[in-house]
Amino acid sequence: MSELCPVYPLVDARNAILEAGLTVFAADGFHGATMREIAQKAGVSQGLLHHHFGGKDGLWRIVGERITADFMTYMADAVDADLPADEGIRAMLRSYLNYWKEHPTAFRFNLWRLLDGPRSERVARSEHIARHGVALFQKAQDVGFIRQDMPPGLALIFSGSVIQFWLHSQVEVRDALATTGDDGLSDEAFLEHVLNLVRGVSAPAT
Amino acid sequence: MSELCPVYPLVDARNAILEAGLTVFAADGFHGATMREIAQKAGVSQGLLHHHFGGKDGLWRIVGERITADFMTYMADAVDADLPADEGIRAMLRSYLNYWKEHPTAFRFNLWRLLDGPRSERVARSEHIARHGVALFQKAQDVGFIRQDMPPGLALIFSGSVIQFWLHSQVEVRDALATTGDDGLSDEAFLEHVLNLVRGVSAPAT
DNA sequence: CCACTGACTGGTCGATCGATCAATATTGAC
DNA sequence: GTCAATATTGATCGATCGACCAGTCAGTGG
Repeated sequence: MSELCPVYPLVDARNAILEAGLTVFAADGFHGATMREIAQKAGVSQGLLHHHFGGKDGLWRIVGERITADFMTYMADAVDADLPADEGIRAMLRSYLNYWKEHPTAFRFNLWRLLDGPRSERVARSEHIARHGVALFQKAQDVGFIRQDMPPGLALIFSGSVIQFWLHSQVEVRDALATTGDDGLSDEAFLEHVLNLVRGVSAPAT
Repeated sequence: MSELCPVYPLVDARNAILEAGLTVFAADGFHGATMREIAQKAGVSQGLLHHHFGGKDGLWRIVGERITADFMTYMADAVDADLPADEGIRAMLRSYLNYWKEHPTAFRFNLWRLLDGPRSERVARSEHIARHGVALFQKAQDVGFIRQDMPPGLALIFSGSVIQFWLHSQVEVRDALATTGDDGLSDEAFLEHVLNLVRGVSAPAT
């Protein structure tokens, strides 16, 4: 039997299904994906998907909950609350960028979740992230690290949105930069620009 | 016959199909939409869709080209090239925000286009917009209206991405703002924040 | 008047979808 | 070792999808 069931010792078929589900869902979206392809990629029969997850909707939901939880854990571990505010913000934005950079499938799945999905489930990532993130920006504002002329929540949103755009539209970014002869930007250089943006330094020239 | 064909004098069935296609595609995406629903919403038979557009792929493509062209025309008309750089940028960002605000269906279709679609067609909106937009930001930078510490193309991308996020995630924005007691933001107030962002004023407090 | 073209309809085809279920294999408790 | 519970399969169901096509009708030029 060793060559028939070598990789997944029995109950790990569940994990194989979840991973295959993430892959296929991320590639084709909810309506574009098929249970047959997921089953084939996971190396199991199609019926097993229904046995474990109840159906396509359930599988989609569990896959989503899984990547959200993983992201939460990663961010909680990555950001040290005892850091000074400026270093804290830098660490948070860098972790945010790095995580999605290292998990492009999960990133794409989340893009799908914005539009597709069985019943547009309100993704609850706002709660945790918003609370801690805004608090961090608030502290940084208090100590004068970021600009004073906007609510800290707005500064957080601004940072997150440009990083998200950076992740899914590097082509357009490169196009826009190329028209003035500027070449590509490293992730680190980009992050510095984002930080400068919310810090508000660099007064206009004379 | 007047009550059988009152609205669309013959060839205008084509327009009815395109409008219904935009509506259904925007709501359900390419794979989620069905030719039957589009045909029903347009008030024509399903066969006519194939007759005019060759198939689902063709209809999706034409719908996309249509809204892109409309957006291009709108932006070209809205931005006066003779305006001083600061007013020009303000007018461009305001037009950008207003257009998508007034065309939520087209906006959602474009979100779908990021992910879905028959074969991920490279959307060519970069070309025109990037060229004129970057030039405008370059000019504004030369006269000292926007910050000097980043390429003008990057400033343009930053502005566009936060406006896009503002358009499709007002819920998350409100959540982030609410955690510090800040209430809702008007579009105008939001635009001012974006302008301040790329202007780089408001040095940190002591 | 006829011939021709294009718009348009209704019905239908094969393919494929998600779901289901009886049958079988495997596990774990005793 | 026994046996109930669970994991898994393979086959199949009805529904629905996009595509297709024969046929009708209106308009048009000769």
